[in-house]
Amino acid sequence: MLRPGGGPVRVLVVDDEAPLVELLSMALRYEGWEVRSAGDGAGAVRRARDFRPDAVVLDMMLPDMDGLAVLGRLRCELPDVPVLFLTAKDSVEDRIAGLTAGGDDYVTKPFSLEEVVARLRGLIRRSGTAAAAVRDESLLAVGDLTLDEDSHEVARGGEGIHLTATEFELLRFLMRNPRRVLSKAQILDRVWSYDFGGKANVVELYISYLRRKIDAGRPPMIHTRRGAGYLIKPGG
Amino acid sequence: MLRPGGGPVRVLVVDDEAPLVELLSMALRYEGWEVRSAGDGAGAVRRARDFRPDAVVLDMMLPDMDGLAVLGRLRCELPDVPVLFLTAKDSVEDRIAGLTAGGDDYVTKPFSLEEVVARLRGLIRRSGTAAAAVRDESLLAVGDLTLDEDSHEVARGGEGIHLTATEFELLRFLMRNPRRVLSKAQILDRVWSYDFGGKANVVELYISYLRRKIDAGRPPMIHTRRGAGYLIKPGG
DNA sequence: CTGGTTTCTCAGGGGATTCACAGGAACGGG
DNA sequence: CCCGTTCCTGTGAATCCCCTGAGAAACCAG
Repeated sequence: MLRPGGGPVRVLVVDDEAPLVELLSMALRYEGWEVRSAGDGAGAVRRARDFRPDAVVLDMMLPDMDGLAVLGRLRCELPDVPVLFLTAKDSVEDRIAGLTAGGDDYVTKPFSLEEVVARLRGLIRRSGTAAAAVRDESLLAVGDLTLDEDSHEVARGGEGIHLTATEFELLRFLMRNPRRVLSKAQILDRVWSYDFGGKANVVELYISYLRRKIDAGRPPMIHTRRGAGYLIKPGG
Repeated sequence: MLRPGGGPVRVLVVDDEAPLVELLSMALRYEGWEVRSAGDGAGAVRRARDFRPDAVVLDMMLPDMDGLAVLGRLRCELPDVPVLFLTAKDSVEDRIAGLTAGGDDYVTKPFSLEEVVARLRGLIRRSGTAAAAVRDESLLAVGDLTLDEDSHEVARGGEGIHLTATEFELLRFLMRNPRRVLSKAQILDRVWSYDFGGKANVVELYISYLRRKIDAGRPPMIHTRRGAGYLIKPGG
């Protein structure tokens, strides 16, 4: 996960909602990346100049400038840096249209951290700038279980398995953290949107779904640590 | 995708509408090419002199000079460089028609990125200058499905299939990204014109059309990933 | 101008997905 | 061994997403 130069991947987060910046920063630092943030367009451009990030997370709704204007200024400083846009659900069609085509990407608010991290990882992998740093293939593997982040294909022992969108996200999170206990709260924070208002036992439910599809008959890979959470690990 | 000399293909984008330059630059960089831009004719000539592009994307409507004048000056600097003209729909197509005879090409605004990239690729391939750099055949193949980007011919299992323009562009985009889930937003951005204001369910509609023509009876190659997007892949 | 083709909107329907609820099973401490 | 807690999972309802037919509008060729 290191850049060619040697240091960690650098990400600049630009959003005016402080709690959101906080949330994102923590999640990205958890990935081992170096994070700086800015609360408005002017600050973003300033930060970009000296921080030289490998990727930018940019809210399209900033107090001082239009999102496109910020983007323009950023491109002056960093012509090739990939940008992940954050946007309200209903504004997608108008303003983002076209932008993602260049290789940039976007997620709509409210998003799940898992999704932001996954997209950012994809952007960086494809951008070439710090590509060598994230040259994990798009294929995750734990034991005989594999998950392809590009094709969204999952297989155990060569046999394909169909997962729904939520099941897929949950499994991806587990497989990104093999042999590590993840609490239900962590999972909820990470896989479900940050404004999810439902009951916490959806996690139990979806773990149950996953087991039925992934562990069916075979030696189980998804384990419960009572009172702590769940973890995935191969074999014994 | 590298030039004979060694570096990436170099493209100069000339247009006075900043957002459009932005859009194009991103899309072309995403192709792995090196991009410089200019906002008027004078700038274009200056840039061409020291950047020495392998191809030029030139808006015919510039503030300071007539498109033809710019073309003339460009030819002084770069006698053999191929040019892709951008022109308004209603503008005189006769004048352009003569120009394209020389090996150049044009697209009308509003265009789709998929089309611009494809034409540019064709121009460069045919120009010889950086031809070796783009020697991907013009023939795409996924399983027994083939698509020729030059002749626009599509066939499955040897049997020819007639597609409309939009269907063709959509299929080309899918086939350029085989085994990869493409979201409806990504598809819209890339295949439809940048100013398309319609609903995202045209994508569903055209996927439906494509399936009818391509998957009819045979084992399906176009797959839906509910909640994620579509992908094309051969066989199983 | 006319008829055919192509693009796109709209709306209905069907099936997949998500989630709450609740009863039962498993666990662990005393 | 008993009991409270935690976890598992069947059921069912609401919702969402996707597919497709029908037809209007735009476009094109003759």
